[in-house]
Formats: sequence, structure tokens, C-alpha cells
Amino acid sequence: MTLDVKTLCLGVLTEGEASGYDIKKQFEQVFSYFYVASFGSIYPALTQLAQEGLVVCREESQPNRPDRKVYALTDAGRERLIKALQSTPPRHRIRSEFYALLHFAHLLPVKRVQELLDERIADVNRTIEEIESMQARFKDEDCPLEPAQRFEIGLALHTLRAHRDFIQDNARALLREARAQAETATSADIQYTGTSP
Amino acid sequence: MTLDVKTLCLGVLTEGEASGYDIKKQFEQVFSYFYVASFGSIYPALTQLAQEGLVVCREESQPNRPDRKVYALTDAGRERLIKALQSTPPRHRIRSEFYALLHFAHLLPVKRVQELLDERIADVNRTIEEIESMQARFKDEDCPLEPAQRFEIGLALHTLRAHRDFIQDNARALLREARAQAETATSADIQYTGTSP
DNA sequence: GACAACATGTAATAGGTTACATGATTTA
DNA sequence: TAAATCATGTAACCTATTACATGTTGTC
Repeated sequence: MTLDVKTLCLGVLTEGEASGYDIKKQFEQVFSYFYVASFGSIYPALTQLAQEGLVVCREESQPNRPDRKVYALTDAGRERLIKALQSTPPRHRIRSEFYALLHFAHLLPVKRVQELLDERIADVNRTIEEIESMQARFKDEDCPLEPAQRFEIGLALHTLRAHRDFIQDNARALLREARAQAETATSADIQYTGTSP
Repeated sequence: MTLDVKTLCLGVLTEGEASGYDIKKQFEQVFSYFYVASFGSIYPALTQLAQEGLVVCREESQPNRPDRKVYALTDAGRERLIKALQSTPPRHRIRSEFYALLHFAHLLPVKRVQELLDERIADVNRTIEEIESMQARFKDEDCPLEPAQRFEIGLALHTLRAHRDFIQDNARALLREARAQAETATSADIQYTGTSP
């Protein structure tokens, strides 16, 4: 079994009522570094959960704002969530264009490789900042994080920083080697430089 | 654009001819920690690539073995690959049941949390060993890895070890806190212990 | 006047996975 | 004799993304 959007929605709803829009924000702010979901999967998920009686829906009209559908967890929903959490194996999959591109970097101009490394560092830094700002938000609101959530955030930050630091510490040497190899290579037959006539 | 199975197949074929079966092995042995693909996606990918003229196929019969279809990269295929590598943004997505489960660990018995951490450590160690054995294989065969490939492997190992070490260094404290919280909680209303009558 | 935030939803499409069908040979 | 390795392929299914449709209010 795999933890799908439906189950994660139940999870978000353990923290209180929410609309599909709210849940999307929660996904972005809290789960984004290990789970991505779009409206196109969240709205249908909520509809299904309501049909199964795992959530209840109440329509709310607001002044100067579109109506919203506010969902709340039912007892059945809570049970279902806990069963799912009990039986889901703790998988962790990576789908990385970055690693794949590195693997074939010898087919690319050195400039492009440098770009890849720079973009990756920027990306990781953005993720780190997002997680840190979430951390700060929870501190302010004094809605305390669970111990396992602090652990989770600590682990994510530690892992991301190690990843970034390795790139920063070894990028120079890699680019130097790559440049040396590019010069040695018999002109244009190995690398695509984009400069052949 | 996203780096799909078709493009990765072209990539594998830059290292020489291969059958679908060979390519699957390459995916498992070399890409497995950042890209997973099954036969159900590889075989159709090769058929399509052949139709597009990006690879050529030659049927080979072997004694005491089933026939195999050996694919080779064409010039068009090589060009297409390089264009894809040039234009693909270096994304890196994680889909982690492990992190998700940690996020809702307060809904689970401490024993289950311990299990999750243990399984994760075992998983990471398995991945590390796989990568190290691949590294060793390349050393033996004296088919030297490209600089960027050594970088890639170094980065993966460094990141995985940091991830594992954080878990190992902090698991005890987490479990202690979780146990303390479980005792404080007013009996069965927060946690599912599986022991209520 | 354009864009972002608020708010929900659907249809087409993408990009896989899983399970099944088939079958010989080698190894434990 | 059971299982693993070699070898290819398809059909059903799943899950989620992208793009679109619709409309208000507040901000630059």
C-alpha cells in the first residue's frame, strides 16, 4: 500500500477543519519537500472521502469571498487514517533529473554542468529556507510541534545541508577535471559544444 | 520537460548496445537510487524509440537462451539525447512515506515509530551498500567512471550517510520523548494502542 | 490595468505500475 | 522440485498533472 493524497488529506484534517484550498496550502507549506499534490488531485480526493463517509462537508458562504466547502474528519475517517498509518511501509523514493544529468554530464558542455550545480544549490537553499520559515511560524504561533515532527524537520534540514555542502565543497574540483577532459578530448566528437559550424 | 524512461534508455545505450533486459539491469544497478523503471515501461519505450529511428534493433539468437533484441543508438538518437540533457531542468523530487509517517507519528504507538526508524536505517544501509558495490565493480573492471559520475556517487553516499547518522544519533531521544508523552496522555483517546477491549 | 489571492471543479493526458502470458535453462 | 536467471511483451489499471473554465476582491 502507498500513502496517497486521500490519506494525506485525512492527516491534515486531524489538525482541524479545512477546505480543499487550505489543504493545498498545508501541502505546500508542510509537506512540499516530501510530497507534492495539486488541486487536480486534492478536490477529487475530498469528494471521494465524503462519499465514503470518512469526512463530512459543510458549505460556508463568506462576505466578499467565494463560498468554500469546509471538511471535517469523522470517526470512521480517523480510524481509516490510523489503519493506513499502521500498515504503510516507510518507503522513500527519489526521482531526480539532477542525478541523471550528472550521470551523463560528460556529454554536456562544462558550462551546462556548472549551471546544473548552481541551480541545485539554489534549489536546496530555497527548500531549507522554506522549512526554516515553517519552523519559525510554529514557534511564533506557540502551537507546539510534536516530538516526531521536530525530529522530521531536523532530519530534513540535516540531510539537505549535507547534500548542499558536498556540492559546494566539490564543485570546483569537478569542473576543473571536466575542463581538463574537454581539452584532451579530440575536438568535437565527444562533447556537444554547440559551436560546430 | 521531464527526463522519462525513453531518454534514460538512450542514455544507457551511449555505453554500448543492449537489450531491454540489459537496460533494466542497468537501471537497477546504476540508477536505482534516483530512478526506478520496470519492464512494463522499458519495452514499450524501446519499441517507440525504434519507430522514431533513434535506435536500431537487431535480433540475436543464442544457444540455450531465449532470443534477444539488441538495440543500438543512432546518430539521431544521440542528438536527441543531448538535446534532452541540454533542456531538462535539474529537478529532484522526493515522495516519502517515511517522512509522512513521521509527521503523524503522534497518532501511532511508540513501537511502530521505532519500527519505522529501524526499517529506514536498514533501507538506507542497503542502498549505501548497493552503491558501494557498484563503485567497486567499476574499479575492478577498470572501465573508469567519468568525473561527474564519481561526483554523483560521492554526493549520494555523503547524503545517505548524513541522513542515516542523524536518525541513529537522535532516535533514542525521540523515542524517550514519545514514550513520556504517551504516558501523560489521558489513556486511549489520543493514541491508538491496539489494546482497547 | 494587470496580477495575485481566494475558491472549486473537470477533462484530457501523461507516465507510469502490476499482473499476466510464455518458456527454456541453470542452480540450490 | 522449487526458485532464480534469461528474455519479451501486453492489457488493465492507477495516480496524479496540466490546462482550462469561472468569478470576486484587493494590491501594485
